[in-house]
Amino acid sequence: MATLGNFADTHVQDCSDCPIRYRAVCARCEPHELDRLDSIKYYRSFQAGQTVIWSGDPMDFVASVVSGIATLTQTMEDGRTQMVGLLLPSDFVGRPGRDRAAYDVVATTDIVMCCFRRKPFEEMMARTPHIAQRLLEMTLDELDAAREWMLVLGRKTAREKIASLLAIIGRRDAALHLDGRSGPLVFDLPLTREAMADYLGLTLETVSRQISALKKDGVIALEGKRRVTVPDMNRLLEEAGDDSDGGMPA
Amino acid sequence: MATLGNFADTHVQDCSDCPIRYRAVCARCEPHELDRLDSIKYYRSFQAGQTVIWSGDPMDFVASVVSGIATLTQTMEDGRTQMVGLLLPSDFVGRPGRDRAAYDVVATTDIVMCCFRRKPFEEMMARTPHIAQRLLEMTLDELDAAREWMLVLGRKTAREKIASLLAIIGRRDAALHLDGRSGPLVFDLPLTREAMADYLGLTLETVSRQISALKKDGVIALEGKRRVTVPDMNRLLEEAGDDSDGGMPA
DNA sequence: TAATGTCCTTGACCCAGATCAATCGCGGGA
DNA sequence: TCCCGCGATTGATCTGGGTCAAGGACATTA
Repeated sequence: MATLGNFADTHVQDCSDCPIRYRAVCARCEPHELDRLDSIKYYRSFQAGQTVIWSGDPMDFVASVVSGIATLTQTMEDGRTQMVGLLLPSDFVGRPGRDRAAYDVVATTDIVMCCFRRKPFEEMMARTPHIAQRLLEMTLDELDAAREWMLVLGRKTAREKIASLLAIIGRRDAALHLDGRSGPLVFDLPLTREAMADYLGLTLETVSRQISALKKDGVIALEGKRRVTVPDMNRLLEEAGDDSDGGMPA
Repeated sequence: MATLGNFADTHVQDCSDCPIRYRAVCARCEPHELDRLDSIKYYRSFQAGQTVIWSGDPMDFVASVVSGIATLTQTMEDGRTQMVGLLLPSDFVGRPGRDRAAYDVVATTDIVMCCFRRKPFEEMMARTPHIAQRLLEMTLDELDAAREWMLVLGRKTAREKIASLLAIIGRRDAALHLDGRSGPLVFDLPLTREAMADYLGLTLETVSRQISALKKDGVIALEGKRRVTVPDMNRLLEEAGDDSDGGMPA
C-alpha cells in the first residue's frame, strides 16, 4: 500500500509518439541517439500526493516529466517549507553528477516520468552534445524563472504574489493548447491553496483571502475552487506588478 | 566623465596567470582552446558603483568576473528592487544566445571583467564541449544557489536572513584564502546595508537593526561598519536556521 | 443519509517588519 | 579646521500578513 503504483502502468511507449518529444532534454536528439536513450530509460507513474523522492535520498536516475505536475520543495527542521520549483511536462528532474536528491519531489497530480539510469545517462551526455546543449538551455531557463521568482518572494505584496502565480499558470496553460483565440482565459489551478502558499512564501489563509479579494474586485472569476477565469489578462498583469506595457491613457 | 574607466586599465594579461584560470567558464580548456578564446577576449574595468549594463540593453558580449564583486538586480516600475545574483570572481555574466541583458549588472567594488565577443563565443561553445560542460556545471550551481535563496526569501525571519547572508559570505571568504586554520572567522562585508536589504527582501533599517541585535547577542563582532568577526560559526548557522548538525547538549 | 475527511473560507487579534524621521560618524575637500 | 555628504543607526508608530479559531462545501464511504 505504501508504494502503491510506484512502478505501475508502464505502458511502454515509443519516443516517436512521446508528448514531450520536442521539448524535453532529448528534444534535439537524432533517431540513433534516441535509440540509445531508449535502452537506458523506463517509465514510472505516481499518484497525486505521492512523494517521488525525499531530499537526501540516493538517486540513481534522472528523469523528464512526461505528464502531470510535480513540485520541488525545501523544508526546514521546524517544518517551514518553500517550494523552489514547479515541474511541468518536459521539465527535467535530478542533476547529472549528483547522487542524492537535493529537494523533495512530490507529485501534485498523477504523473508519468521518463527515467534514465543515471550513470549511463551521464556517460551518454559526455558523448552527445545534443543532450548537454539542450540541458544547458533548459537549466538557463530555469535559472531565469528562479530569479523572476526571487523578485516575487522578496518584494511583492500578497495580492501581487497571487496575481503573479495566476498569470504564470494562465500564460503557460494558454501556450499549451495554443488555440490562438483570445477572449477570456480559463484554466484549472493545479495546486491546492497550501501548495500555492508554499510557492509564494505565504500562509494558506492569506492565499485564500487574496483570491477572494481578486474575485470580489472582478480580476478573476471562480467556478468551484479550482477553475479560474481571467476576463482581462492585462488587468491581471497590472495586479501582479508586471505591467508589461505600462501605457497610460491620456 | 560618465563612462569614466569603462575601457581603462586593460593591462592585458595572459590566461596562464589569470586568477580564475581553474574556476571560470574556461576552467577545463586546453591550451589551444585558450588561445582561441584569447583572440575574442578583452578586459574591462569598472569602478565601485558603476553600472556595467542596464536590463534591456543590447549586449554583444558575455564575460567572467576576474576580480571584484558585482550584483544582478531586478527593478519594478515603482522602484522596488531585488537582487537576484551576487557575482564573485569566476562567475559568468550574460547568456549565450541572448542579445539583451535580462538584469541590471552593477559593480559594488572596483571590478575587472574578462569579456568575450558574444557571437564568436557562441560559435566556439558549439564546437568546444569543454566550455559548454563547464558552463552547464556553473549554471546548475547557480540554480541551486538561487533555490537556496528562495527559501531564505520566502520563509526566513529577518534575523535568520541576516545570519544566512553572513554565513554565506563568511563561508565563501574562508574558502577563498583557505588557510585551513579554524579559530574565529574574520571578513569584510562587500555590500552596503542597502545592498544587503535588496538581497534579502528587507529594508535597510531592518538590516541595520538585526545586525546590531546579532552583535549585542555576541553572535558576531564588528570592527567599523564592514569588518565582521564570527567567533562561533555553528552559532551563526543556528541563527540562520540552517542547523547543519543540530546536536543539542543534554 | 449520515458520517467522515479534506480542502477551503472567514473572522478576530497580534506582531514582525515597514515607514517616517531624527541623528550620528567618518572620510574627503577647501 | 570646518564643512559637507553619504552611509549607518536608532526611535516612534503603523500595518500587512501571520496566528488562532470556527465553520462551510464537497466528495467518499458506510
